[in-house]
Parts: sequence; structure tokens; C-alpha cells
Amino acid sequence: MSLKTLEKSLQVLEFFTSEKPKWKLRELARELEINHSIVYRILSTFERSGYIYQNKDSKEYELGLKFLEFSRIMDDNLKITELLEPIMSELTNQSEESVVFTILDDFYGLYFKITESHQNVRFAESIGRRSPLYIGASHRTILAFLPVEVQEEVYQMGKESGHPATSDHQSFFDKLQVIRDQGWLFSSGETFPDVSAVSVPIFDSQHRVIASLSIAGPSYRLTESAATEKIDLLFESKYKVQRFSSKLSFPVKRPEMLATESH
Amino acid sequence: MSLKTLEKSLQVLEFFTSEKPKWKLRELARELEINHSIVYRILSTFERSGYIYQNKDSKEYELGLKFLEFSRIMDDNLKITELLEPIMSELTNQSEESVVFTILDDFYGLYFKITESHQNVRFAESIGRRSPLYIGASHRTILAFLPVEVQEEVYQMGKESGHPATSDHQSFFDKLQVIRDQGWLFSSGETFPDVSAVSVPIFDSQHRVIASLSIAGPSYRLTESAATEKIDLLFESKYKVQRFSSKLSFPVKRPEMLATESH
DNA sequence: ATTTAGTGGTTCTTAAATAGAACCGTTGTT
DNA sequence: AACAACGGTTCTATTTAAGAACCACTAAAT
Repeated sequence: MSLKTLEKSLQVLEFFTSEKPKWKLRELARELEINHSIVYRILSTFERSGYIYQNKDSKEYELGLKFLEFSRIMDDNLKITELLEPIMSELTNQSEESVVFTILDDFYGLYFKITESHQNVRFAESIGRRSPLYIGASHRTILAFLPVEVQEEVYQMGKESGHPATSDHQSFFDKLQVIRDQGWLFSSGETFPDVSAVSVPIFDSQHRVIASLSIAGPSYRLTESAATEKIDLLFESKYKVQRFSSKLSFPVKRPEMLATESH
Repeated sequence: MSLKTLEKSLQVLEFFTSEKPKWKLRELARELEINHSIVYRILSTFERSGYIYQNKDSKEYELGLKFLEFSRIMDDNLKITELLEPIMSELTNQSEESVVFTILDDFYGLYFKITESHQNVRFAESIGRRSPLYIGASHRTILAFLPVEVQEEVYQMGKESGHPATSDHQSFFDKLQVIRDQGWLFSSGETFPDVSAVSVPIFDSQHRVIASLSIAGPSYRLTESAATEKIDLLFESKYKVQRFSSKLSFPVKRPEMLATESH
């Protein structure tokens, strides 16, 4: 069905995170609970192709330049960004806040494109950041329009990680219902402290949710009432995006349930 | 020695370029001259982990969001950029032109960081672009300080690709000598038409070349004499970079000769 | 209508690659 | 001087992948 060697190798890459970007060989092997010679072969193969870089003094391994290269190729390829850019820039100008486009990626949301207000905190460095769907307006707005089984799964993920948003099952699902009813969501300080955002879902031509569009800003300025005033602008942009999104394909990975226990 | 399955899988990824970012399964298999079921297994394994995205309508494969994610992790990790940033920004302000930091990556140079002059053409989108060392001031400046065997190899690469810079062996190597003698290089329109640049090499603590630092701008403004006037500024920045580079490790991949025929 | 050639995806058995224990030589500690 | 830990290497039993043949499907050509 799939290539086990490749699969395992890619799992190894997942351990190179922002929190732990550098690994010594045996340290990583212990963490993975596999023989260090296997890890060695994987890392050195990656290294030969530039996906992994090894500091020859400290012997530590880290991510290689290949990812920079491929990320540029992606940008070139995604004409989406060209079409998104003017719409988002306009919304930034009108709303005087930063605008964030979050894309659905399995059980996660990924900050795909950000246009920054000049009077704002720096968000742009978050591009490419992936976090679970239970957290933040931009993410929960997407979750609200996914199948209930996925919502349950995501809720469980949050529960297991101990995240406060998933402390009460009833209120979590009630809030998702609110998003579906009013078509948007405002939230404060969920993803970043002192940052608030208001989000709307983006659908493809088959009315499946694929992303969300958000206005984000510092909580002291972007209060709930300030955000509410900007909702009309946000909806205008949403429709503009949806108009062209029907013609383009976003690299969206829809979540798949491995096993459905109920009938 | 190395994992053949992984190696082959990574070779498949290399075919997703800016020029040809989307492939149909059998089309790619033909190009690779391997059985399509092998390519299928590779691509679908990559897809399950987000490295490859398949458009479910057109069935075409392209690069996945994983590369965006890893590229962000790299940025977080590379404190280099934090240290490089102020030096490069200052040089941009002083020189009133864009500044480019090019890193050595095997037989190639890769645009690693760019600070843009406000009065300038857009370079930033080139970050992550990798091109052979025979082309352009930023690249040839690095090449000049690499072993002569590597220079010969690179010259051959250029020859085979028919690039004009490598039409005459003697003059190619003479120019490299000039770079070593004067410590910098000016060139016009080599990488981008109507763009000129002046470059200096960056060495690590063991005096091995690892990168180059360049001032780049439109040829009508950054003439050879204009560039010459900025060389002092460029050298100042070069030394600032080298002062901290001794303490940090750049993810530089040094070229390795597979076989040296001559003694 | 029917053949033909193409597509993405799947299956099976032979043939090839990998796993992982045991092993280097080196380095730093006790 | 003994010990432990390191990155890296080697060898063969065991696992995995290769790739021809095969689907079901689509589009074009007859």
C-alpha cells in the first residue's frame, strides 16, 4: 500500500520542530525508539540530498536548505497567492488591520498567507505555522463546517492535550453551532495572547469548507464591537475569494476518518 | 550505505520545479523511466504525509503544504537570519540598493536572505532560488575560493548547459583569479537582465568560503563606477558578518568531488 | 457501436533492500 | 585504566519493494 521506508523516514523529519530543531543521532534514536543505525541511514540519506544538514563540529542534525528551495517553488506554483494578494491587501487597507488566510490541512489549520497592517504586530513570520483546529477563530471557523465525526476527533485531540477550549463538550459544540448560524466568529487571545480575530469560512465550488479569512489585531484595538463593524468588509472579501476559488485548486488536505465506530 | 528507497523517492521530488510544478502519474513515470506503479507508491506515500498534494479532479500531483511548514521551522531555527538582518538592513540603507546573501550549497549558490531597497526591483521572491556557481557575481565570487577541481567541475556543468560565461576556459579562470586578487567582483545582467551586482566572499573561522554578500540594483543606476564607490561599505558589512559567523553554523553544503582523476 | 489506447490504481511473487545486533575507533569521565 | 557514550560501519536473516499483469474507467478513432 505504501512505502514503509519512506514513511518511516518522513516520520523522522517530523521531529525537527521549532521547539527542538537540532538533534544528536542517538538522542533522536532514543526518542524514536528505534536502532540508531537506522536513524543514521535515514539522516545521512537526507543529508546527501540537502533535506538535512549536519554540523560537522557538533555532529548535530537539523533541517536543510532544500526546504527553502521547495517552499519557493510552491510559491511560484501557487498562482492562488497572486489572486489572493490584491483581495487581502484591499481588506487590510479598508480594515486597517492584518488579514490572515488559513487553509485546511487534515485535522489542522495552516497560516497560508498574511497581509500586514502597518500599524500592527508582526504576523507574517507565522506563515506555514500549523495548529490543531480546536484553537482560535480562524481554525474553529473551519472546523464548524466539517463533518461531526471530524469535530469529535478534533475535540478529543484538544481534550488529550488539555487545552482549555475543550474543557466542556456541550459548550464546544454549542460554539460551533453559533458559527454556523451567524457565519462568522470573533475570539480573543486564543492563539496569541492579546490578539483578537474575526473569521469567516471559505467554501469551494462544491460548498465544502477549505479555508478561512480573518481580520486580526491587538485586543485593545480590535474589540468585539470594533470587529463587528468590520464584518461587512470581511464578507465582501470572502465572496471575492470564493468567486475565483471555484476556478483554482487549493492544496487542501481534507481530514479523513480512519474508522467510524457508529453505523 | 544509504537508503535506496528514500533516495529514489527524493529524486522524484526533484522533478517538481517552478518550470514544471504539476505532473500526471504516468507522465512523470515516463520522464523518470521507471514503472508507474513505483511512482504511484512514492507519490501516495508523500501525499499521506503532506509533502505532495494531489488534485482529486485533474489527478495531477504537486508539492504539498509540508514544505511551507518546514520552511517556517527553518526560519525559526536559523538565528543566523536574526544576526544577518540588522547588518544587511544597515547596508541597504547606506548603499540605497538591495543586499543579497548567497549561501554555498554543493555546486550551487542559493539566495538565502535579501533586504530590499524601497527604490528597487523585487528580489525577495527569489529567496530559496538555487543556481549553478558559474553564473553571476554572487555565485562566481564563491566559486573563486573553492578548490580548483570544483571550479573545473562547475566549468564543465556550464559548458554542457551551453552557458555563455563558460565559452572560454582561459578567460573563465582568469576572471576567478581577478576575484581572488581584488577580493570582489562586479557583474552585469548575468542572472537577471538589467540587474548588476557587486559581491564579496564570506569566510568561516577556518577561512573556508561559505557564502557571499552582494549589493544589487538596476544596471542603469548601479553602474560599475557606482558599485565601486560602495565597495568600502560592502567590506565593512562583510567583516561584521564574519565576526559572528565564526560562532554560528551556516547550513552550508560543501561540494564534494566524487572522483578525482588527477593526483 | 466497437475497437484501441490511454489513464490512475491494485495485486502478486520474485528479487532486492532493510533491520538491527554486534562491532569499530574515538572522546570524555570517573 | 576502566567505563560509558558517541557517530559511524558491517553482516545476514527477515522484510520490503519492484514491476509485470491486471482492473475499471475514459476518450478518441474506427
